[in-house]
Parts: sequence; structure tokens; C-alpha cells
Amino acid sequence: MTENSGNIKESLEEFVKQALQSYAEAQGVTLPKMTILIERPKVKEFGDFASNAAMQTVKIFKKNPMEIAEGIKERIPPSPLIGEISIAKPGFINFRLNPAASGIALKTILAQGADFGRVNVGNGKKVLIEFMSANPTGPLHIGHARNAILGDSIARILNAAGYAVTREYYYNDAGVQMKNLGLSLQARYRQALGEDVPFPEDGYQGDYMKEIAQMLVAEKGDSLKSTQETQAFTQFAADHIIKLIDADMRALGIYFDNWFSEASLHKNGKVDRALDRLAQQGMLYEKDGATWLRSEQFGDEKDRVVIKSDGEKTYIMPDIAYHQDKFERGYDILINVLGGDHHGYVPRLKAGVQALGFDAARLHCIVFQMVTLLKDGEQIKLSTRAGKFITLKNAIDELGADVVRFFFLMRGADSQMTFDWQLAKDHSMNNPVFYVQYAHARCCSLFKKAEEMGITWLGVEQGDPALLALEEEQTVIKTLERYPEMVRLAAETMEPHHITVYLCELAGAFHTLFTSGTKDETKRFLRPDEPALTQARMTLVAALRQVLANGLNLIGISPMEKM
RNA sequence: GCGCCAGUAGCUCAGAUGGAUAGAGCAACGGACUUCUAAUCCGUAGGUCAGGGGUUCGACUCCCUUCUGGCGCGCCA
Repeated sequence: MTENSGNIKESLEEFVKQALQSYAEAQGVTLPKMTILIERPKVKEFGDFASNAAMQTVKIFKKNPMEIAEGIKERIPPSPLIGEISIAKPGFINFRLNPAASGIALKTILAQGADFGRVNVGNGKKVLIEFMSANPTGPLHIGHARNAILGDSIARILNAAGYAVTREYYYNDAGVQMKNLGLSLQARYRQALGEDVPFPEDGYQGDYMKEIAQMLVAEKGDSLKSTQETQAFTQFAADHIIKLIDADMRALGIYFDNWFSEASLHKNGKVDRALDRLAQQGMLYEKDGATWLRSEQFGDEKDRVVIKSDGEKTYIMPDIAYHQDKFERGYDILINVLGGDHHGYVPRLKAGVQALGFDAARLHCIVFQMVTLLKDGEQIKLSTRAGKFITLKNAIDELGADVVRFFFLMRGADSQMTFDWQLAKDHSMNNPVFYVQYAHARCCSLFKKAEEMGITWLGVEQGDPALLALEEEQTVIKTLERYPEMVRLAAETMEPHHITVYLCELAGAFHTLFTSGTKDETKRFLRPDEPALTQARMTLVAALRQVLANGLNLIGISPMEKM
């Protein structure tokens, strides 16, 4: 295990823990089980790290926190990492690291390269993340993108955090909606052949159905003209629409490992098997001619019907079977990403999973709030049923995949976000995507410039990090050090936006440093008159470029070399 | 009526297991380009963290309550 900043933090935690233990023994007090927290103070005057252990233990020691802090401080073993320990007002113990620590950070970054920031939260556990799962009934609109991008980014982050992740798309190719789709295509097909047939009342109205009908005509001629069976139409439409969806996903850099069909669950008897299992567990009962699931006892609002009095299964049944299948495939953790309009469904599904005998805590449902699109001064709500929508393809074509991804990752999943089309379209400094990408491009540009100037970077070993004494440089280094912690945070909370926010901050620290060089030549990176300093600074730029690239990859955005 | 999510600067939003002086971008105003890419930077102004209680050494964060907004509450999917 290479030493890095994450470990510095962990070492400090260990030091404080031991010191606290030793102090407790000296005081003849038994410590309850507690976690020692080390945090980074917001205000840099307080140092690099701080612990609130003394304040947390006031009641245990029955002493003034300042006094406890002093007692702990005395017992912290000397370390080459720690420069200074001080105690402040209410009872904080503040740590300032030795400048040498920043050298270690840069070395670690460059030694680990693309692996810097990989942390071990998951311990190799198998995760199945199911996302998108939009029914193949029409093209995706821009609101769908939030699901796709969240899911994919979480997958990337968990992957970096030591989980073995599988991405899966579940599509409902059974049931009434699909039948409806088939009927819609059938009508369009016959219309395309010149017949005057009515269009189903609640059919899928979009023009895309006409296009698909044209394709069907091209492929099959009029051979299906008098076919009453809708299955062939459904199949054709669904296959085609799934291809469109997959194309959109690929355009966003998203690749599913599995496409899972609902119909397959029915075909191979998995739905019936799940039903049997529920019955065996005594989770079903009959009432009013229907079969009910005892979901209320697992936290659902009420019991749910799983088989209607007409003998048809309700929609929840295949979903329960699907989740049984997921667990049986050996996954430790299941993640579902779904829109806020489906949040009511979560307790139901969890109850179903528990009724089967699985631990519902292994199923994480990530719920994101709806998106409003702001375009041409108009607010458009993006629900699936909204008549007016902008297709995802349209957005990717006009804005670019990076912009679309970044915008959805700037905010937490549970913020009702507004997608500002004008801002997204603005390829200028107002657009935060370019702010971060520009930072990466600037790093690359510095290396090109160095080459032009005949300067060669000789690698980490040649740059003495102690020369990086500017305040702006230190800010950049401290921000770089935090990267693994950010990955850990994003993984533990399954919230990718922490990475995005962090990258903006890192880019900002670099831009500040860079621009300081335009005002004061001594602050420039490339100074032929100061070879040693130039080497050290190039080391910093190399590390920075690496972390920016790693972070951007983590949220699926390309690090541009030139802009 | 019940449940979930939210309410932080004029606008869009950050604020990790409760911590020290609540942050950023945009918009406004004032500055910095004979440059290592100004797609950048610096400064000024902007706040009763929706309101009210509570928990404690300490609350934007946790609990209760009121108000406002979004979304859900079927033998629909």
C-alpha cells in the first residue's frame, strides 16, 4: 500500500485514538466505543486537519475540553508528517503537516497515475446497478438523461472504490404498453400502405412510429397487411427503439453489460417461481378473489395485490421476480436509479424483496427529482408524458455529450434542477464544463510550451517539492491531496456531484495560480533562469493534470488536451 | 387527508459522519491581456440558512410544528 494523503488522515485518526485511549487509562476512565473523527477545517488558519475528540468526551472525562485536548495532545506520538499541533478555543486539536508531506502527495499521484484516487470501500463486492430501464416505447427525452448519467457515474465511482460493478438495463417488453406499441405500429404500417385505418386512441402518437412503419414496409413489403397478431409489430417496434436508446447511451459514453427482458422472466417461469416462494414463506393470502402480498408488515403503506381477480398478475410481480433473479445471480448489493415520480414504488419493492427473504438493506434505491427545462424563456416540465419534449439525441447533437453529462452532475440527485439550455449552449466562460476542461488543457499546453522552450521535465525525482512555497501552489497541492477522500465520499454516499464540485474547485485553484504568473513573472511555471524551480513546478502541473483527468473520467467527461 | 423530496445571496446551486468567521458560479459594479491560452484572474456589494420551538459545549445539518413548492398515494404500468 502506497502512502498517500488518505493514509495521512487515517494515521492521524489512529494517533488520536491511541492518545485518547492512553489518556483515559491515565485518568482511570473507561472509554465507550466511539469513532474518532478527523476533519479538514474550512479556515486554513486552523491547520490541515482538526479533531474534536476532546469536545466529544467532555462528559466522559467530566473535565474542561481544553484540558482534555491538552492531555491528548501530549500523548500523540511524534511523526515526521506532523509539523505542529495546537489547541484552539472550545477544544479543537489542530494539526499542521510538515511541508514534506506535500512532496509525498505529488509523488503518490504520479506513481499511481490513473490509479490515484482508487480507494477500497467495496472490497470487491459485487454490485448490480440497474438504471434507465425506460420502456422501449419511444425515443428518450432530455429528462431521461439524468437517470442515465447518474447511474453510469455512480457505476464508474463504485468501480474506482473497489466494487465489481455490472450495469443493467431492464426493459418491459411484456404487458399492455407493449401491446399498445404493437397496435400503434400496425396502424401506421397499414396507413403507410395506403389504408385508411384509425389510429388507436391511446396509441403512441409520435412521428417516430411513422418512420418505424416505413422501415417495416421496406423490410417486409405488404406481407403483414392482413396479420391480426400484433406480436410481430410489437417486436419490430421494440427492437428498433431499443437500438435507438442504445445509440443515445453510447453517445453519452454509457455501455450496458446486460439488457434484461421482462418477457424472459415470464417465459422461463421465474415469475411463477417467485410467486411460489412467496407462498411458501406464507406471504400471500386470498381476499375478494385476488391474491395479496403481506407487504404492510415490511413497511409498505398497505398490502398489495399480486394476482388480480381476473387472474392477471400485477406489474409488481415480475419486478419482484426480477429482484430475486438479481440476488440469485450472486450480487451483494443492488442499486436502482429511478425518478422521483416513482418513489412511492420503493417501499413496495423493498417489501417484496423482504417477503422473499432477502435483506432489503442490500437494495439501494437512488431517487432523483424531476428536471425542468428552461429554453427560450419558457419552463418546460419533463415528464414522460409531456407532449412537448426535446429528445436526448437533439441535446447531445447540439450541446455535446460532455456538456449534457456535466450539467446533470453539478447538482445533487434530490434537487429539482433546472436545465438551462442557454447556459449549456454557451461555449464560453459562463459554462462550468469548459472551466474544468480548460484547466486540463492548460496543463497540457504548459508541457507543449516547455518543449518549445527546450525545457524537459525530468520526472518527480528531479523536482524538489519544498520549492513549491507559494500560497497559491500550496492551495493546489492541498486540493489535490483531497481527491481520494472525495472519491470515497462520492462512493459512500453514491453522489457523483461531489466529484463535479470538487473538480470546479481544483480547476479554480489552478487558474488562480496560473494567472498570478501573468502579474508576477517569478510565479510562472516555466522559468529558464530557475531550472530547479521549473522542475518542481512541472511536477505539480503533471500531478494536477493527472488528477483532473482521473476526476473527469470518473464522471465520464473527456479531458481535452487542447481547446 | 397521508407519505417522500426540497426551501441557503437578485438567479442557479454547493455546504460529507452536528464544529470554529455559511461558500461558488451567474447577474451588478470596479480593475488586470507587448501572456506560460483573458474559455482566465483580482476586488466591491449582496444572507434573519422559509417561520417558530426543542435537543447540547456548539445546529444550515438532528427532533417537533407551521407555511410554500415538486412528486406520489389503484385488482394502472
